[in-house]
Amino acid sequence: MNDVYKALSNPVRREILACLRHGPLSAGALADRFDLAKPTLSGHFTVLKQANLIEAERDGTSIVYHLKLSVLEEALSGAMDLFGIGAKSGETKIETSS
Amino acid sequence: MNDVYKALSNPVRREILACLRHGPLSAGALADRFDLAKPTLSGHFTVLKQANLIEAERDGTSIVYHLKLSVLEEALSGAMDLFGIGAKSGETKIETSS
DNA sequence: CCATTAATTAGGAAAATTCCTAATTAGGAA
DNA sequence: TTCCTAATTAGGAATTTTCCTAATTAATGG
Repeated sequence: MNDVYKALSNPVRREILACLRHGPLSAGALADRFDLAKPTLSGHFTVLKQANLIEAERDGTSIVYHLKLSVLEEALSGAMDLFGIGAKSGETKIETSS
Repeated sequence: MNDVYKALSNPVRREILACLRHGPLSAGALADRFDLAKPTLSGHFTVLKQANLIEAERDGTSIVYHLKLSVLEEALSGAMDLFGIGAKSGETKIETSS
C-alpha cells in the first residue's frame, strides 16, 4: 500500500495514469506525451508496475500498458477509510422509499 | 494539489493524519506517538500545514493541531475524478424500490 | 545473418527527502 | 527577571528520487 502512495506522489506518474484512463497505450506512445527521455519514462512504468497500478503486455515489438483500475479504486477508498471519510466505492445503497 | 500528494506519500505523515482523525492533539502529544525526535515531527507538521491538511492553534505554551477534513476529502475525490473512478463524496443516491 | 525499431537495463550526477543534535523562540510561573 | 516546559529553526549527514546518456535485449523484416 505504501508503494501506491509513493507511486502517486510523482506528477509524471499521475499523468501517466490519467493517460491510461482513456485506454491502453504502448510505452512509446506514452513517452511521446512527455518531455522526458524514454528510459526515464521506463523507470516510472516500473514504479507503477510495482505498485500494481498498471500492467504490461507485449504486442509484437512494443509493450502495451493498461491501467488496473480496481487497484486504484481500492487504494483510494482505503485512504478514505484511513481518514474516516464517508463514501467508499461501488456502493449498493438501497433506500426503500419509506 | 501536488503538495497534498507529496504530503500523503510519507507513512509518518499519514499516521499523523490518522491520529488527528480522532480529534485535535498538541505537537507534543503527537510526537509521543512516534519513535522520532521532536524536530523531525515538527518538520512533518510543516509539510502537512503547507498542504493545507492540518491547522495549528496556540493554546498557552503548546500548539494544537487539527485535521482539515474537507481539504482531504476534496483531494481524494479529486484523485478519483482524475482517474475516472465513480463515487465521489456525500452521495445522495436514492433507489426507489422498483 | 544483419539492420531496424521498441523498450529496457546500467551507471552516475543533481536534487529532494528524512532524520538527527544543538540552538533558538515563546509562554507561564516563581 | 529568571527558570522551566513546549515547540520550532538551523545546519548537516545519509538516503532516496529523478533524470540523463550509453549500452543492451527483444521482435520483425529483408
